[in-house]
Amino acid sequence: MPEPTPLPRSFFDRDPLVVAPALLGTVIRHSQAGQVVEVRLTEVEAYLGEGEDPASHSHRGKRPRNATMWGPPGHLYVYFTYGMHYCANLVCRPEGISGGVLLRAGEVITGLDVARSRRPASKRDIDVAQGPARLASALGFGREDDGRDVCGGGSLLVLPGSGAGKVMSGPRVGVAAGAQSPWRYWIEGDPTVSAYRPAVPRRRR
DNA sequence: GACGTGATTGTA
DNA sequence: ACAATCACGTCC
Repeated sequence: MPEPTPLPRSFFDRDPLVVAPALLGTVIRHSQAGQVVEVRLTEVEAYLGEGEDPASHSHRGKRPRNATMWGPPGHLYVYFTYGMHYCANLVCRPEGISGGVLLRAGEVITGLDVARSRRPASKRDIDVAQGPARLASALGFGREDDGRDVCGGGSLLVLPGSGAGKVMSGPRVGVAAGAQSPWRYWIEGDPTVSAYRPAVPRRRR
């Protein structure tokens, strides 16, 4: 069968609230050192821009860490958190306007052996990319992947999926600010969707 | 439920 | 300078 055409930049040049649900069922393909891993997205979260979304990394303006969010659409924004995890977003909206979609979970459909070797703690196939840091690890993303183009026909692509089934939405995971906004989207009933965890209510001293 | 781990940011 | 926070995962 013919090789599918990757999602064009125009796909990402829209509001994250539109892009996020549209990404469900699409496939992230990353080839690294001749090894290909493909993840079919089952869960994402939309993050709006500067001054619009208190939960977004971009909310308080451009910094070295989050600068990619202001770049052109269709690029990968990777950040490091909790001293040990990487998480990946896809940048949305025109250059100069921040916003993106956090890749929260997916199903590894190609290269499961490679993905598992990157995630030795995983117990079952469904938890290899179940959670944003797990997904980033399974795809082999790190600091050096921040800013990479996913529409340039290179070793990192987003391919159209074969449908997402029923899409559900609800509050974002671990987010206190803006918790009322139902900007997490997932495929109903998919076993790779991560467990919902409310924001920790702010540790008391 | 506790805790790791370090960058980042707000406060002083 | 210092302290709190953090779009999380793992093990108890």
